Amino acid sequence: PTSAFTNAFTNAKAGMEGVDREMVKRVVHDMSVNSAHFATESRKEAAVEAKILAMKKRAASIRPSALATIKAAVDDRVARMEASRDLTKTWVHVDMDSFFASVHILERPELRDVPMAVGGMSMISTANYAARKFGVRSAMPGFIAKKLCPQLVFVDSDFAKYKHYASLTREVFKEYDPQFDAGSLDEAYLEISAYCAGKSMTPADVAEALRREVREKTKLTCSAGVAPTRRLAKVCSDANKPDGQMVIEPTRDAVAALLSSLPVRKIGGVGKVLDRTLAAFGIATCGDLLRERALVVALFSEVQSDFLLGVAIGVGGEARPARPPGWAPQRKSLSQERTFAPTADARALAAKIAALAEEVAAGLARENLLTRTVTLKMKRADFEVAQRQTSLPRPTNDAQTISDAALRLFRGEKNTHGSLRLLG
DNA sequence: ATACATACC
DNA sequence: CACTGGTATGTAT
Repeated sequence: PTSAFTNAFTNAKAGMEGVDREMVKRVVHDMSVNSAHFATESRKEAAVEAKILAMKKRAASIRPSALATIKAAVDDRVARMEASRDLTKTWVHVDMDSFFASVHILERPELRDVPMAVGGMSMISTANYAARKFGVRSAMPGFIAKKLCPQLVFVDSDFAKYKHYASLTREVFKEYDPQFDAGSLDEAYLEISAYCAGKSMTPADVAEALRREVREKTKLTCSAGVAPTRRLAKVCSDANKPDGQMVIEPTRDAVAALLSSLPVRKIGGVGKVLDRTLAAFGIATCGDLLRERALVVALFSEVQSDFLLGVAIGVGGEARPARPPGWAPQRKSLSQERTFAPTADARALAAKIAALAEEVAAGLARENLLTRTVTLKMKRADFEVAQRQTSLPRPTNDAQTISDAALRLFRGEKNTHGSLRLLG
């Protein structure tokens, strides 16, 4: 049978309406099926299936009486969450439309109407809408994209450019919410209730104005979602892409109406694995999640069931993260990794490790940081990943110290690593 | 503290 | 021919 991961590139995505999903699925499968990558993905897939099977056994062993007890407790939890529901905040999630691709089009307008992707034969990061019509999309290997669309043009990424345009968008965001939260180069969360009140504008009008201003300042389009929580705002920004917006009215009923049929996979934080796990229990939508809340609590950890119950009723992510004055984002890790033609040459691999250590050390120095832990990441030629970590006696940003630590980890693996395709 | 998996863009 | 790179976080041990 076709492994489910080969469906990864056929999910509905903005600009992919009308794509022959079966054809795309077949091409992706045919291009991959004999690869080492496919074999490893299939093995991981099997591990997920095994985990799901174990969960199903556990679910089957739950006595109806136990489930009834859980149900009462869950309803109590849901009631408490419900009591904490806050509909007074107005969150906007702004998401630039195919950002990287659009930036290149800005400087080379002729690329607008030819299928184009940022990246290369190995991997593409974004595709323009002309390419999406062929089923080409983010995170698809370029050689598969090229099979789907032989006339596809590749453009090299240019992060300096993206950062420039991102800073222009942020100038705009700042006007609407000085404390806006930039998730990445191409998106941000803004809380605009104060702005709306101050200007006597509706959230929908503010979102329109913001998008117009972004377009004027950058010549790029974006989409926006407006909702009482960040989580829901993000769902909405995706709903009318490109160059569109969607508003959820800040009422319990409006939220419930949207959630009742919303696929759980649309929620940020629900990825492929959680989606499939839930699907195994007949849970496809947030409505299903609410209906099966007792089962969810019985099967998932406290952290996950808290998250999932919040998802089910649309509560969570309404408060601005508490940040003391002068707060600046603190990175928790800094890394460099590189893929290369697979090799088992220990000297060549050691040289790569030393070079990566140099880069990491330079990064630490640039940001005035020290590290106490060093992690070596190895991906074998067959795509199996292994990580080895060590703690240093004291914090450092010295390239030699980091390199030595990584090389010790590497030598400790000597008998097992064989041929590698990536080091980090 | 360590290893690995998952998720996001 | 060819399946990324960077960061955060959850889970298990």
